[in-house]
Amino acid sequence: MGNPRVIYWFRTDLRLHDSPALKAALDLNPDVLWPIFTWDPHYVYRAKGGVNRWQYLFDCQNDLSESITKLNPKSKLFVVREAPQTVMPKLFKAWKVTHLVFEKDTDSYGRERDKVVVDLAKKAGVKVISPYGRTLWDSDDLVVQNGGKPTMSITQLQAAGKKVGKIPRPLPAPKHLPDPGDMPLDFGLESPDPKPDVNAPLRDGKDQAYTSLAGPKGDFAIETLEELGFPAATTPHRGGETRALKALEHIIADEEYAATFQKPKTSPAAFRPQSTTLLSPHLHFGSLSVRLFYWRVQDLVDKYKGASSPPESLTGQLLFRDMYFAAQAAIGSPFVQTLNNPYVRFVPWHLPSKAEAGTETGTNAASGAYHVDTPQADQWFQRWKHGVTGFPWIDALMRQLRAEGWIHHLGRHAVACFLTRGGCYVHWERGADVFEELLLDHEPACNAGNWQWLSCTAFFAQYYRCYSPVAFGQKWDKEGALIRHYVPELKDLDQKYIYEPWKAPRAALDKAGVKVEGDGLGERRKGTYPEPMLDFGERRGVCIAAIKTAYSIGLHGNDQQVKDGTWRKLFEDAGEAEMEQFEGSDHDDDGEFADDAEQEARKGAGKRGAAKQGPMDKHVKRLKA
DNA sequence: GAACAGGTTGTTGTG
DNA sequence: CCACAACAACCTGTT
Repeated sequence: MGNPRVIYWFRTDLRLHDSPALKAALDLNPDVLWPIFTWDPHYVYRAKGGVNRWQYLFDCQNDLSESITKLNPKSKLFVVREAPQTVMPKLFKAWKVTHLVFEKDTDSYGRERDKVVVDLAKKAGVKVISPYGRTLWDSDDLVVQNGGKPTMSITQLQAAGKKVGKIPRPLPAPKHLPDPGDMPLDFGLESPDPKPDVNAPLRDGKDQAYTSLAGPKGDFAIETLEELGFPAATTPHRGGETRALKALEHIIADEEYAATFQKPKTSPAAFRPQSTTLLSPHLHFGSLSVRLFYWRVQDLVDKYKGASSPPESLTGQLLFRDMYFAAQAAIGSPFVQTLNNPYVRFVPWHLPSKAEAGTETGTNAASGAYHVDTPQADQWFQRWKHGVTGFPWIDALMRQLRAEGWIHHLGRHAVACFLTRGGCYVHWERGADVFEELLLDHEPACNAGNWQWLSCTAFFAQYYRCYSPVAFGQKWDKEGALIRHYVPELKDLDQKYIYEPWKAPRAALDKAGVKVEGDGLGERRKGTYPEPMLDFGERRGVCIAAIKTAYSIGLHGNDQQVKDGTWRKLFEDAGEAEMEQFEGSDHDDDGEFADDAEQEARKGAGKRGAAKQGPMDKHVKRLKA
């Protein structure tokens, strides 16, 4: 019956350049090829995604669609508004499809979804082709070459990569595309259940994502923020392959920058322009191929005298990305959480995920639901999340993240360390939840892996190396330009106090027109900036001691004690005072949450007793009951 | 098995 | 300006 009739299913490979999957589709020499995108309720309702990232997705889709139309005026990106798991079999039949081609996915939801679709295709007699294209090497191949184990260090990744083989050279974009075939939709729309909708709080209008299969005009149009009920985006960063390629060429054109790049020497305080490439969102949406990026840099490095090398170099950054992908490929869905993850250390952080709060039921932390073990920790978390911690460096970064969807990698280090092991002792999964919502470049594997790294629960263990919310920023930005821009209430404060406004004398504050008062939550008075929410020096000591205890106990996410809650006894016996408190638990017998001073007294002369004697209660105030 | 080196990206103080 | 040690000390991999 003639030549192949191919659906090319675009997902997170929104590009025409260097797409092995698209090449595979065209190599079939198809009669017809439908470039489609399916609207997935998982991302609309179940996964957190901020407005900025949705805008970026639509940028990518619109740019891709225009590029397709340039190759073939009859074609474009056709958006089908139904879940792939239900709509694909209907399309196979109605469009008489012979082949389905897509780029192999990397995250665990995507892989599970694809397994379902592949099975449906098999049943319908549709051949599936899905080469990898999102990473330097196929993550599954890396795992095999790493002995079936997750790549937990850059040396392991490099060794495994060497065994897998040379990173493929980028492929050119196609010069022409076949016509799309007819697209009859002689079947009903299966609307998803919009509840639970984790993005509901972000919507200020009516959600109309799934009103009809081919969109409101029946033309398979790309969606808009309005149709999702979202307000306007706030980020200046915009997506699309055209922009991505231009940005890459701009970076390569500065040969010294690209060839001698050393990540630890780039400033987290730089903005407009930032000190790193800002290409990560393009990698996330696939509007830039990672191998195209790699080889453009590597070819330059090969001819450049005095180039930097991995892991600090530009290509080294891409190796870390592959390391996280391959770790996730080996561990599977528990990779993004503590529970059931054999490679993540168990630490009894505050605000644990609901699934982790002492039962063995529940397998993932993706819902974002968490147990408020102490109101104090939740207040710290809320203040961190909204950029009102009272530490200007932290607040500037968190506000930049919220408004723009991107902050420098070392800025992410600073805020992540502060939330977890370097201040608040709040669970890294809470921080990962916030990054998941706000980052344009959010990648489940990289996000989880980096949070594990920074919280010293996997990949990295030197927990005594702690970022100061004051000194680290000062090292890069003495004048506090980043703070002045993102925390405008402090913009006129003397450089001497810009990182520590609580130390400023009244005259300096008056001169700058700012008062240091309040906790920053709720309605904030104009011309005020909040008081610091904790004493960093004290908290640093408390956290290091608590993590030392957790290390010595040595539990991991898959240990029985972690699943059944008996870990608690081990930590009590070790005299751990910072651990989670639960209503009705032994540590909470009066029905109220114990404050730290009380816990300290209870703990008695534990092995860390002497070091922690002193003014904890002065710094960590009890909230009103 | 002990010793040691290395780990992209800490801070503070000294010389 | 830099280098280096102390801080209190983790892990993994190699010899």
